[in-house]
Amino acid sequence: MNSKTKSRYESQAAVIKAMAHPSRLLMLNSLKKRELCVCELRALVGDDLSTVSRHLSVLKNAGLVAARRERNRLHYRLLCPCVLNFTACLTGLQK
Amino acid sequence: MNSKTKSRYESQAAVIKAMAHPSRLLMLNSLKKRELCVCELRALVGDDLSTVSRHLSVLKNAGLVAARRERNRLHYRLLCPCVLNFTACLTGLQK
DNA sequence: CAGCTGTTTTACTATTTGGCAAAATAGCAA
DNA sequence: TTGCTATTTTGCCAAATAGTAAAACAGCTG
Repeated sequence: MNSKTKSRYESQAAVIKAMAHPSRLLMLNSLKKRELCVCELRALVGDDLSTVSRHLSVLKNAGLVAARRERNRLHYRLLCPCVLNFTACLTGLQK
Repeated sequence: MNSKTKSRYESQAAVIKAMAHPSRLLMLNSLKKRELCVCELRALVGDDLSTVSRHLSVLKNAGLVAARRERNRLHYRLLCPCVLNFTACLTGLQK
């Protein structure tokens, strides 16, 4: 395998890894309809605010979401809604 | 959020997590065409055999692959080819 | 400016993961 | 049975991840 192919798998894996957490999946799915501010996302997942913020930075780093400031609130939005298309497929293979 | 929804995200995240490694992604993609034995997969990823075996057990545990014995070789096959459908979408958002 | 709200960063601990090497196991063949 | 090939499991270590609390930071508003 050449190094180009290898690095393609590495970047794909990095994005998938960012999705591989229940809270982050929930956040991505919630952002499917409309953008949400951090405090709304926090209410949804029910974790500590710092934890939610860290999860969001993981998603942002992976290029999955982006933030927009409005007054003193940050609104996150989903950049690549297609990433959620395959979750329907996953439902079938759960143990 | 109810606990049923929560546990659905947990099992989805578990499968995604199993996919979230370059070597495992490579193996899944290689298994798209046809089943492969462990030694072939080892040659593809180039890691220690024990490491490859561990990766395969992660995939098996997630329900993504299954093994079939032929003589003294184990042939792995992809159970849910659809999980690879979305990787095309990922290619677009790499940094 | 000072104080308030909203969010991120830092510091720390506990847990999980990934890798290799060595030992164990499974099936086949002599 | 012994030996051989193929694969998995175990033990160990280093690195990455997830969580919380406390501190820091950013942008309003009075």
